[in-house]
Amino acid sequence: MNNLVQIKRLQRYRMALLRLKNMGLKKTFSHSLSEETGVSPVLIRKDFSQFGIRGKRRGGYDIDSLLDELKLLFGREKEQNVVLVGLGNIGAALVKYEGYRQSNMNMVAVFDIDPVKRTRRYSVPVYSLESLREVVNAFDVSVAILAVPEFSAQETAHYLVENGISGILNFAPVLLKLPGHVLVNNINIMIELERLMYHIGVRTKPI
Amino acid sequence: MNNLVQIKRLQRYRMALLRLKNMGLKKTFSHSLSEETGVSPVLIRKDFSQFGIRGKRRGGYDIDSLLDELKLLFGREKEQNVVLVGLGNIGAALVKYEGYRQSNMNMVAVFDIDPVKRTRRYSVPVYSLESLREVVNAFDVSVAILAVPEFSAQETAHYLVENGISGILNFAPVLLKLPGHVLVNNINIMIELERLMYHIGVRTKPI
DNA sequence: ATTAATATGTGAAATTAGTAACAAATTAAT
DNA sequence: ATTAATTTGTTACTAATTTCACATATTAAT
Repeated sequence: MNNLVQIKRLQRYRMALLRLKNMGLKKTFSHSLSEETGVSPVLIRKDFSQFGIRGKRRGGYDIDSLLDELKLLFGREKEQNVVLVGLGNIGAALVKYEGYRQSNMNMVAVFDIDPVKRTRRYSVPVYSLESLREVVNAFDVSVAILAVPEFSAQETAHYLVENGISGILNFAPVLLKLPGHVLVNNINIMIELERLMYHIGVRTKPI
Repeated sequence: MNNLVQIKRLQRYRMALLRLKNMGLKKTFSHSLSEETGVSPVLIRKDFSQFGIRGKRRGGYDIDSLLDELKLLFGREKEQNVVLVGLGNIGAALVKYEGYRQSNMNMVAVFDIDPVKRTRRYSVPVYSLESLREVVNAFDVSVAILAVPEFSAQETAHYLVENGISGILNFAPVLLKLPGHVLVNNINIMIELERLMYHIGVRTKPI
């Protein structure tokens, strides 16, 4: 029952709860969470219920215990190391991003084939892809962010997997063909923008 | 029946078809498209069928005509102008991105409240948010990319809408509360990374 | 020409996801 | 203490999505 959509929602609850906690709140209700997440109150209760998370019949849910329960689901206790591959526009943005710690993650290295880009200095070292295996072994990395151009995405992904990566967050607009044990999560910014345009366009289409 | 998930799939078909066309292919089959997109062949045929796109009972689908049909669905003929708000890490990546044209879009301006950032020079001008309305009117902009920090996202989004924006591609990890006519599409990179971690973790969890 | 092979197209069945309705518990009010 | 109000938790129902099964068209082979 570890459903995909359900996991997505639980993530959203978790984010919303962190916000609410930040605002100083101690408890919340399915309908307040609904406001924060856009998910219907019943579905929220059902999700919680199915994951064994229980509230009080009139007191709602205690934010801290909710977050604890969700941490059990999502939080590996050990900090997880990730690597970034590709120092293009997106790659450069992601290496400068500072919020990994907040999600209990740590970016340990960046890789790029371009020697010029490797001279750049960030808070994490930049290597040639030849050093990948070494880094993967040294830091026990299993997840990589792939931010290389479309034309080299498949090949690079394959190389990552050969060197011990088993999860890829892929920014290239291609379906990566990889062994079945590898998990891929795709982010395609242009496609999201296009769809937004489409829906706007449809709505405002001349009669 | 202009369903959301269906539109998402049609977009994926379109991308795959563009790739196949680029590779010099003239026709394709539901099962080949399935390989490229990860969608089952039946579902592909059904999607096409429901949108009035028809193939030949043994000859498969003609890539060019398929793309034409999809263009009718997705392609506004007029190039669509977009603006970008926020010149942080992601914003800087998006302003440097060169592929908008390819999707028949055009980034006409960037906005940031930080005067220092406004001194940077890109291929598009950087303005203070005060100029937003002017730009929106001059370039007939209805869609904005919102790449500001979480704490100012809601407020900024509201301001965008007040000044004529009706579609937002939101990178901030909050559910924007906006009037019903406004369309929002969210991209949350950390949440995608976390989910990848979660699924990897679940799979490799000690027994 | 006939037969075999291959792909599409589609109604029915199965699966999955989400909503509605309401009982049970808890708190607040009188 | 009793009653009323509120909120969770769950079962039954409804809706949406996907797959299955197979008829139908088209091409290729003999």
